Parts: sequence; structure tokens; C-alpha cells
Amino acid sequence: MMNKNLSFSEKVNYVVRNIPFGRIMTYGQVAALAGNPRAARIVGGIAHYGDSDLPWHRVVNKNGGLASGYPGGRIEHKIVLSAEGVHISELGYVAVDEYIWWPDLSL
DNA sequence: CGAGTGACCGCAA
DNA sequence: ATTGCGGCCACTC
Repeated sequence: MMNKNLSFSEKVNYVVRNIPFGRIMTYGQVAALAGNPRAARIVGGIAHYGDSDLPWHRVVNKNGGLASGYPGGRIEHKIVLSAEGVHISELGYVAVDEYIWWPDLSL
């Protein structure tokens, strides 16, 4: 695949957009798929600046905590995710180990 | 073009 | 589970 022509934000854009319903990904994971496992912060930055069309609510930090700067706050983030069928603890933590999604490696 | 910013990650106590 | 510290890199102004 010749994705190398895509900018980092473009790759992030592509990955986030392909996260299926009821599934989540971590920032570090998206960053790794975008080509920079250390650019997790960049993913957050991209989320903050633009690409508002992407399902950022499906992107959480590796600890399972919801984004603190999400529009409306963690509460909205929690509501949206719960609407996707993702169970969230009252503290606003999601079971990353259960809902985490990777590209279809399964055959 | 320079500096600051950020929705993070990892480890340690 | 929480808190604190440092590092990392692309994006915006």
C-alpha cells in the first residue's frame, strides 16, 4: 500500500475513521499505525485542532480514561461511548482490554 | 520561520 | 486505582 504519501494527520484521519462501531482505540495505537508510536500527543493535537468529522469519541488513552478536552467534557464522551454499546465505569473509565480494536488481522 | 501547544505514554512511589 | 515527572513529535499562530 502506498500510504507513505499521506501526512501524519492524514494517516490518523484514516485510522480513526475506520474504527468500527462499538470499538475503541488508544491514542498511542493510532499514532503507531500512523507511523509514530511516540506521537500519541500529536493525535490528540490533531483531534483538538481539526478533523472534527472523525469519531474521536472512540479514541481513548491507554489507561481507558476518556479524553479530558472532549467537547462537552468527559460526560459527553461517556454518553456517546455508552451509546455505542461500550460499558463505562462511573469514574469515566472504559475496559480497554475488551473494546480495544486493531485492524482486521483476523483472517 | 520560531516558539508554544496538546484530547498522551511510560514508569515509579 | 491515583499522583507526579519527563519526553516525545506534529500542528497552529
